Amino acid sequence: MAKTLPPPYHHGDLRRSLLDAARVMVCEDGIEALSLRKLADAVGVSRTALYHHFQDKNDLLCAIVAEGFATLHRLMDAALAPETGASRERFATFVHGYVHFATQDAELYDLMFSRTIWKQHTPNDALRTTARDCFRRLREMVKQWQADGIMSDRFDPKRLSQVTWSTLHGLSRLQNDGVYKDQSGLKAMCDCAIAVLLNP
Amino acid sequence: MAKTLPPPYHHGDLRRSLLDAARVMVCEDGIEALSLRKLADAVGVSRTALYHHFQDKNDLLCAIVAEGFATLHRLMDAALAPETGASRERFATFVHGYVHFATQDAELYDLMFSRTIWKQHTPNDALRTTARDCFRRLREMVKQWQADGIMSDRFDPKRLSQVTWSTLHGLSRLQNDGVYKDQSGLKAMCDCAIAVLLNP
DNA sequence: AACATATCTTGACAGTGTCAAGAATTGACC
DNA sequence: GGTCAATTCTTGACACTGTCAAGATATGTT
Repeated sequence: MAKTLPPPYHHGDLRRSLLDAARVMVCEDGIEALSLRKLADAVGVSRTALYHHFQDKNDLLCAIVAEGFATLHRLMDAALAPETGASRERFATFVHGYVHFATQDAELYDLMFSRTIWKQHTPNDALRTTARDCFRRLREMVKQWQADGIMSDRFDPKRLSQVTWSTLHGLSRLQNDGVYKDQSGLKAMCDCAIAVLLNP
Repeated sequence: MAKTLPPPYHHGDLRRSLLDAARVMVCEDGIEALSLRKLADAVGVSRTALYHHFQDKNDLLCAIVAEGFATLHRLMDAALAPETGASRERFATFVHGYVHFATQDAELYDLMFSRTIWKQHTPNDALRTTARDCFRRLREMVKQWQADGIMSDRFDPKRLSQVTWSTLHGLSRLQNDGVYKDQSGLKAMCDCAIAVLLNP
């Protein structure tokens, strides 16, 4: 009969395991609940093993956030694929998709834009570019929507894309922070935002 | 010659002093830098003296935030006073004022809408009502602007005010979180937001 | 003067992130 | 295989955090 083997000294892919476990913990109980020691326990490793794969706690958070932005980028690509319908509807699905993403993984989205990441320490360069790609993608699309005539071309596309993003971001944040107490009005708010941002 | 008196056992108005010192510390270095022990040192009092005036750290933060919402409320009243000009311009000054307030005391604004306050623990009842009054004020004004004809009356005033708030909030947040790296484009973004939200 | 109450202090505890030093494992080169 | 260096992981320790319990000190009331 086989005894349960002691865990091998070298964890197979500790970096990956830490990242996954940390994301789960963040999504379940928020950033505040993520302690490096609990994380190490969950993965079955010593308190400081983490420091051979991440510079410090912030570095770990940056890695999680970078993956968040990567999925957001994929989501945008999917919602904005030109073969999925008329541009008005594509914008609508994009808005609903963005807010859905932001409010479903609320804790992750909060972390993605948390002050801890972007100001307290300097974020990873990898993270910076990933996030910037996301916004560039949106600006492209705004130009396209202006060309399609569904968005007003009175505005500088850069400014208009910033305002668009701000609206979605603010909507998601107010929801996630618990300022709006229920989730029922979210779709109606999105629809109103869409109507405001598009030409009548 | 008068010796420097030892500090009196009873601090005159410790609650007030703690509140002020804490706000200063938050505004200077952010929430993360606010430790109850440093705060106590700054005020010249023991570590735990605070607990006779606030239930815990969160309670202290709630009190700071409540005062923040109070000044925001006053700011709105001032910007929206009917005798200060035509409604279009009043809306513009309101927007610029809001974003100015949010980005000037960036750390305070962040705290006002931080997850720590609104979700992690239940916020003070006093805070809840103060914040709600702020939003109610905005909704009143949106109705007024719709009546004045500068905002579209196609939308439910409740939804439209939520979208308006979201836009300003998102704009301020993205700025404060350091996603927009410089402060120069802020006014242009505000102007664009104003144009988007108002009838042409 | 005596007592109750509000206020403040010291001591302690469990928890945190992180550094230093050492042990265990792996891989490369001879 | 044997030797050496590098990578990976562990234990011990440190300063720091928020908060509780118990005691000291001042104020207010009767």
